[in-house]
Amino acid sequence: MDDIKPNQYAAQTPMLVSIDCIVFGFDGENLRILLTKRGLEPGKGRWSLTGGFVGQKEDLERAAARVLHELTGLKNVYLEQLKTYGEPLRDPFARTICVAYFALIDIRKYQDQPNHEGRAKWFSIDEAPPLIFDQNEMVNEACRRVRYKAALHPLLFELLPQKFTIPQLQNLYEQVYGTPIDNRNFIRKVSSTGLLVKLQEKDKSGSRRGAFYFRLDRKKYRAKFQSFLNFIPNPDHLLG
Amino acid sequence: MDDIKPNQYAAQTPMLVSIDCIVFGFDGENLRILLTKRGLEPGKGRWSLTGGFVGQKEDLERAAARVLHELTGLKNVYLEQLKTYGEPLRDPFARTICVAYFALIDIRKYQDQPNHEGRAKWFSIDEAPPLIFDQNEMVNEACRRVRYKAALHPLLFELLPQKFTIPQLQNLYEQVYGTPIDNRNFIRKVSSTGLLVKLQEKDKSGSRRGAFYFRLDRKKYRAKFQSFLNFIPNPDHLLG
DNA sequence: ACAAAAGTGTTAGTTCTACACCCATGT
DNA sequence: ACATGGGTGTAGAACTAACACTTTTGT
Repeated sequence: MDDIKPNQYAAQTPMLVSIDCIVFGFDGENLRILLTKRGLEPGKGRWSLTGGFVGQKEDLERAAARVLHELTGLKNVYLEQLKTYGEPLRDPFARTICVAYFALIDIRKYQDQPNHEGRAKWFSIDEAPPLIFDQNEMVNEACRRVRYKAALHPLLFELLPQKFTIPQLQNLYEQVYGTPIDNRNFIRKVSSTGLLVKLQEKDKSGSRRGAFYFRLDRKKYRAKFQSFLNFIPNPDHLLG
Repeated sequence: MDDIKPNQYAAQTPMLVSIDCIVFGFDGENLRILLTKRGLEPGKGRWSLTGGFVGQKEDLERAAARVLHELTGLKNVYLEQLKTYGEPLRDPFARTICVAYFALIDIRKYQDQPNHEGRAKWFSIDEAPPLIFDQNEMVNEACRRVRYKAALHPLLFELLPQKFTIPQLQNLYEQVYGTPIDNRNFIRKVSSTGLLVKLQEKDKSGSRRGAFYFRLDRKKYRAKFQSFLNFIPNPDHLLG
């Protein structure tokens, strides 16, 4: 096949292409990211995002899903391409182009996987350790993207279990934006979207009265995901 | 250096990494993109985006700026990373990962460049020809991104000359969103942003009365770029 | 009965939107 | 004087934000 390649192709230096995945979870208290202690050089023993190389016949999206699955055991989770990083010296060992993805998962579905046995750990965003290469930049960018997108679209539901209460949802928003939200206005806004279906059951763990569980109306969720819903008042100043 | 590379690195197949650039311009009538007739195989003679390979010691952003400069002769223009495409068979000649960028330029500053002599042409978005590989998908994605972003942020000013009138600006928005806009409400909205500085001079080409020229207040523009300005009423249904 | 969280109601202020109307000027 | 696009004004509707109050229930 080489002989029919045009000159411009043959003259290029190929590069390695990798995937890094920023995995977000919410434990009810804090927004967290999943990091792993790196098992290989360079940076062995330091904390890092989970990544991997793109296979020879593998699509980028599929590679990201594979990496995520190997780490968490999960499939069919929210996964979005964030940005591609290509500083010539970002990886000191070889010229590597890195396509960063971020994922939002229900933290309760996560299970430590055999191949990462105990090397993976959830960190609160604020307390995340320094990461290798340019990964801190990736995490910052991912946080900004999540904040931006979630201010307009019902993104954060991806972090909650199937059943959740409105106070839980509100707490999630408050954590993500680091700001208190008026519960009365929040309830009204959320209800007015029509995305939620009220269940009979109550969660009594948070109060004596208990809070009703809701679930997402998946159909309306898909239909309205692109709409501008404005969950957050005055988001301008909160997006950093 | 090879001998100190960890095994996982050595085992990977490197790939080619290219840049494609979707260049937008506005001629006062239509939103247009700049395409070139391809000079090399594969796809020689067909229309395509302008692209190039990423140099061995070249940053992605810099590579995009270089490609754009070689095509248009312009520097310091609005350039944003769009998305990275990596379908294994997207380029039939070699496994090539493509990082797509889009650019917004003042079409009047564009000059046909010697190295593209006559091979470049502006196409109205609707009348763009089929492109090679997955480039039509890239163009669609770029259009969606521009529409999305411009609905919230003062992005489209990048397409206008330094001096412009409000009717010109309104026409640009109408073209981009394919919908008529009430001129009275539009003027109020634009004025209320405080981004514009009114000049003494008038443009008499469009009417007897003439329309005042404005220029951007660059400082406020930078400061407010991230704010949600909502130039477009009910953008939800217009974003496709 | 009381504490503490869940949830409903109210109201003033702002922003939107759909209009009608006046302005400036070359012919 | 008049046609044509440029620009200002206005009023009702819709939305927002700030706040007071009622409900539920385990102790």
